[in-house]
This record gives sequence, structure tokens and C-alpha cells, in this order.
Amino acid sequence: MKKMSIKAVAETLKISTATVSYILNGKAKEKRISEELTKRVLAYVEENNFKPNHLAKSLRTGKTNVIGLIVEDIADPFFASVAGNIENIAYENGYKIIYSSTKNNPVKAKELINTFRERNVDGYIITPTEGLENDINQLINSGLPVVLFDRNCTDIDVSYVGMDNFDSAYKAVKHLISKDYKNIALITLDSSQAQMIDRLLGYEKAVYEKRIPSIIKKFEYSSAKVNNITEEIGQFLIENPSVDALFFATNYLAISGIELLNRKRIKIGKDIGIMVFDDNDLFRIHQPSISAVAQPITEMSKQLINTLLMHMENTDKYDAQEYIMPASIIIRDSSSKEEIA
Amino acid sequence: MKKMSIKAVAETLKISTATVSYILNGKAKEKRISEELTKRVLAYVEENNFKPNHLAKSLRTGKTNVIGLIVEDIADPFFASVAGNIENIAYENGYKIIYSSTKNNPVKAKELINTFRERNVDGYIITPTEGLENDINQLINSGLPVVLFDRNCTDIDVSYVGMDNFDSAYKAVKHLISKDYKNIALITLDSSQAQMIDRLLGYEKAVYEKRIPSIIKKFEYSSAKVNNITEEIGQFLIENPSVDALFFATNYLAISGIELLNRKRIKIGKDIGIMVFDDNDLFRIHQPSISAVAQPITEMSKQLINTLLMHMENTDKYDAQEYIMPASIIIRDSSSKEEIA
DNA sequence: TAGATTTGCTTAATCATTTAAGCAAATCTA
DNA sequence: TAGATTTGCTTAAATGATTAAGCAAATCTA
Repeated sequence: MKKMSIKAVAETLKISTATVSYILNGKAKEKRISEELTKRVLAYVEENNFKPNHLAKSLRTGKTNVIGLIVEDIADPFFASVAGNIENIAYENGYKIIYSSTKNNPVKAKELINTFRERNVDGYIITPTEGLENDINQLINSGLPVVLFDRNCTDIDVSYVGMDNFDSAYKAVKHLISKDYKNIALITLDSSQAQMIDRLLGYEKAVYEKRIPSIIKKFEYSSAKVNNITEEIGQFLIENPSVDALFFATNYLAISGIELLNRKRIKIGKDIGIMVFDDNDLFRIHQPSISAVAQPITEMSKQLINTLLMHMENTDKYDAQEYIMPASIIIRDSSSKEEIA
Repeated sequence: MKKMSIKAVAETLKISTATVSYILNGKAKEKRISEELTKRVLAYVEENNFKPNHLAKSLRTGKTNVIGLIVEDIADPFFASVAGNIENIAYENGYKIIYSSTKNNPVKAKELINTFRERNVDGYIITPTEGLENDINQLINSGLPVVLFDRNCTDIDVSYVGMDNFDSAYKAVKHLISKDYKNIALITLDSSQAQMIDRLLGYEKAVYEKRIPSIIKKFEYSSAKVNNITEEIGQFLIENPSVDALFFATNYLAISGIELLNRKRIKIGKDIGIMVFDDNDLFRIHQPSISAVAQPITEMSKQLINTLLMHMENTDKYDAQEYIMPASIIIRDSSSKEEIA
């Protein structure tokens, strides 16, 4: 079986490549190719299972039908779940996805944007690291479709899909307060990322309102190795014995924290209240179950890919859009002092 | 800033495109380009941050530097973790990864292989569905590098990276037996996939050896919606009251099972022993913690990508290789009847 | 029936690279 | 010093598509 190309097809059918190309691209009518020939070509192509070379097509048209997905870490359940959700809609629309993880490293993030540009991806979905504003602006100024998610970049007119971190943090802490916890510590990252700042501000609004102390423990992102976190949280609890509830600003901080509490036999719920940002199976199954702020992953993913597809279809007019989705506070055992049977 | 190309570079430097191309591809010496000109070109290219068009390069050379990753579900923690692990090594070697999920649907899997072929990916990493033998054979016969993982295809001479499902299932069940559980049920999928069959055979070897009953509950993969599973397991336990331990053949079956046991207030460890295939954070953090067969994800991922890279570098000689990695049985609270403090 | 229009294609440029083959000038050889 | 070799490049074909422009034959118009 010799290698097929439009040229080869044209030669065997004794017509020109242009004709074949027009027919394959559904422009037969428009280009006044006779119905008879159109049928003949389509039949031959079908029969021989010929597919035009995608690279040549991309080279000529400048479209690769590839979407670049740049997340903090593809192995993280939250991002993996988003990846799984956007995949369907992307594939239905003829797009493939190429992914990569920044590990929150701005240098790596910049590199990734550059390699994706070199690869001529048609659109970008990005969870930006700090200091990525310029690079993202360059994409936009080059007319490339971009949608940010999970965390926004301030001062850039770019589409964004995320959730209301401020409000959901506020509500989550208010829930803890309503359950009579009075010394609620926020366990978070030392980060200037918008979503982290919003979570912190939501926490502070809730504690200030009720005039209870603001107790904040910040971790360096770089030192975020699980072992360290577990121990540092232990140390923190020893130094702050009054603390009666913990509000974790991220998933993995919470996992380390829960591990510590279990190890120390501190009773979650009864001895210490827990609330976590970003739900996952683990928190639902844990005994006692862990209250969490659940991001609307499915809805966010849909909005994300649809917004990007919209941008890719209208590259002429640029119209950045923001979607701030509401989170739901899932109340479970860990935020109630009542004894669990 | 006008659009750059090798042609544009050549024109401004008043030399030919061939010269520029040779220099950029490190063939200056070989092609006897003077050192002076080489430096001049490299300096110009560096200064103007010129990168040759990847599509044109791919079209000409037939290499895209893209790896196709086809897994059951990218949102599954196990596959997400593998995706994260292979990413690094792939990127270091100049490869990007495009992923997609089969959802265990053979039709979709075939389609994916075809679209990846159309996209001219340089190599394939695949967790095959059932009935994918022909498609994989076609890839191999076309000289395309393929590595399977997680589950093998019988009767195909193809590279494979996986773990010893038979032996680890056997050991896991033997551990339960040693803890004095006498009616151990296997909760698995109704699947003809090699890894599932091996897990079943490992289970059966262990129970036959000790002359204890073989009790097997099989789920249709298609019916694998979380709610159903939870209820069906409940029903199964009612119908088989003698069962005193559960060995879950997959991750998500276990999650549903644990959810049910917790809901029914059946004490894990004490009332019923638990062992799970495929460890994850959840099982470590759960109270009581859940014993699991842990796949060596990092090692497998490394082997996977390195084997593929090896194949991609030696497309002339084909030499299929199998790596069966040992799993570790992680013994936690759930497989011991001792009371947990 | 002559000119205009429509039909049904084809020609050839273009996208941006790689690479075999070629060729003049410089240098070597004997 | 004439022929051979080496140096340092260039020419041009090829990769496989898309698409504006063109062109002969058929049909319409008045």
C-alpha cells in the first residue's frame, strides 16, 4: 500500500489536486464541482480510507486544532478532573489537547507558553503562576485565544473561569463560627495569587465580623513537601493551643493536616473543627467525613472549554469574559462538635 | 515585527536558506560552513529569538515530537499520576504529550488510535481496551513505537510495562488469610482484561490453597456508576452474610464499598477485613486506614517513557520488551481485627 | 449568430522547512 | 603549472496540503 496523498488520489482519478481538496473540504457546491465527480471522489476516498495529511493542512492554514492545557500539576485530582472534563467537548469539536504542568514555577510556565507557541497550538487554557502577566498579554496581543482558570491575573483583560473564592471562604468560616468554634486558624500558602488572597480575605472578613482572633499559618509553596507540612502543622498546633478549628486553603495542606490529627489522635469535629477548600473523594469517605468547599468542576470545565472554543471561532473580535461560579459548602461531620456514633 | 522564517533570516543575512537550516540543525561542521558564518547566523537567530516553524519541520521530516497517551480515564488518580510522571522525562527529551481517555470503550479506543495516527504522533502509550489487538498490531506493523501499560494484550509482540497482578493479588489475599479472615470475597469487574483475570487467579490460588471458599462478585463495567455499586455491594453483603473480608480489585469499587460500610456502620477491620488494589491518599488517610496493593507508579512511569523513547530512537530494529514490576502490599488497619484505639 | 455568462474544472503560487546535488573559487599535488 | 581536491557555499526538489486566478467548453441572451 503506497503512501496516499491528495496528489496521488488526483492522479489515479485523473483530476487535479485542487478539485480533490475542494471536495474533501465540502466546497464542492461552492466551487461548482459536478455532483457526479464529487460522488466519485468521495467514494474513492472512503474506500481507500484516505485522510489528508494533517501537518500539511496545518502548515498551509495555520491551524493545528490543538489546545494547550497548562495547569499547576496534572497529577492533582482537581486538575486531572478538569482535564478529563474538557477532553470530551474538545474532541467533539475536533480538537486535541496537549498538557503540561508548571509546578507553580514561573520560569517553567514561561517556557511552556513558548513551546506551545512554537507548536502553534490554537488556544490556551492556563492556570497562571505569579509573574506571568507579560507572557499572557503577549499571547493576547498576538491574537491567540486564551482562557485562564482557577486563578486570575489582575490587570489583564483576559477571559477567566473560576469560582468565588472570597465569598465561599467567608461562608465556610461563618459556618465554622456558627458551630461555636471560636479560634479558627487559616492554614494557607504564602502566595500572592489572587485566589489565595481572596480565600484569606474571606476568612478575615468572617473572623473580624464576629470579633474572633485571626490566626494564620502560611507555608512556603516551595517547602510544600508532605512530610514537612505534617510536622509544621503539628508544631503550629503546639504553639497555638487555643486553636479549636482549622480552615485549610488547599486540598493537599488538608491531607497533611488530617494525617497529623489522626496520628495525634485528636478527634476531628469534637476536639477540632475542620473545613477544607476543594472537595475530593477522600473527604467524603473519611471517618468522620470532612466538610469542604466544593468547586463546581463540571460546570467550570464546560464553561472553560466553551469560552475557549468561542474565542477560537471569533479571532477577529476580542471580547474577554469572566465567569465566577459559586461554590457549594458541603457540610459534613468534621465541622460539628456533636459526637459521631 | 514581521513574521520570521528561515527564508527571511537568509535574506537579511544575504545567504541561502539551506545554509541557515544546516547551521540551526548543528550540521555546520559536517556541511563545511565556515565558523565565522555559523557564529553570525547563530547570533542573529539568538538576538531575534527566531524559532523555525515546527509544522514545516514535521511535514518535511515526518517527526512531530509528540507522544500520544491513551488511558482509560485521565481523571483517575492512577492515570493522572502516570501522566504527571511521564511528562517530565518526555519534555526533557523534547516531546510533548497529547492525551485522551477511552473510558474503556473499544470503539472510542480505535477512533483515538486513528486520530493519533492522522496527527502523526511519534509514539504511543496505551492502556488497551478489549479487542484492540488488531489496531495495535497495525501500529507495530507500520513501524510505529508502542508501549502498553497497566494491562497487556495477549498474543501480540509488543512492549509492555505493568505489575505482577497475579502475584500481588495472591499475596494480598494470603495476608488477609493470615489475619484469620475465612470468607474473603473478591469484588471485581466482569472483564476479560489480562490484569483483571490475573487478579482473580491470584485470589483463587490463595483461597484454594487454604481450602476456603471462593466468593466472587463481578460488576459490569458499563454499570459502574457509583450509586449502583454502593447499593449492589450492600445487597451482596446481605445475600452473603458469612463474608468477613473484602478484596477490591479496583480503586473505585473500593471507594464505593467503603462508603457503604461506613454508612452501615460496619466496622472496618473488626467486623470486616478490607484489602484494595491500587493505593491512593484516601486509603492512607482513612480512619481506620485501608490496606492496599500499591503499584510502583513512579518506577512504572519511568520505565514506560524510557522504553518508548528507546523504541523511538531505534525505529529500525524492533525489539519488544516486557517489564513486570513488583507491587508492594501496604498493610494498614483495615486488614486486622485488632481494635483500633 | 455573436457576444455574454455559466459551468466545471485546472494551473500554479504558497505555507516553511530539509537535504541531495551542484558549482565556482581556493588550495593542494606532483 | 595543470589537474585534482577541498572549501564554502547555493540551487532546487520535495514534503502535502489550500486557494486565488484563469481558462476552455457549454449554454444563454437578444
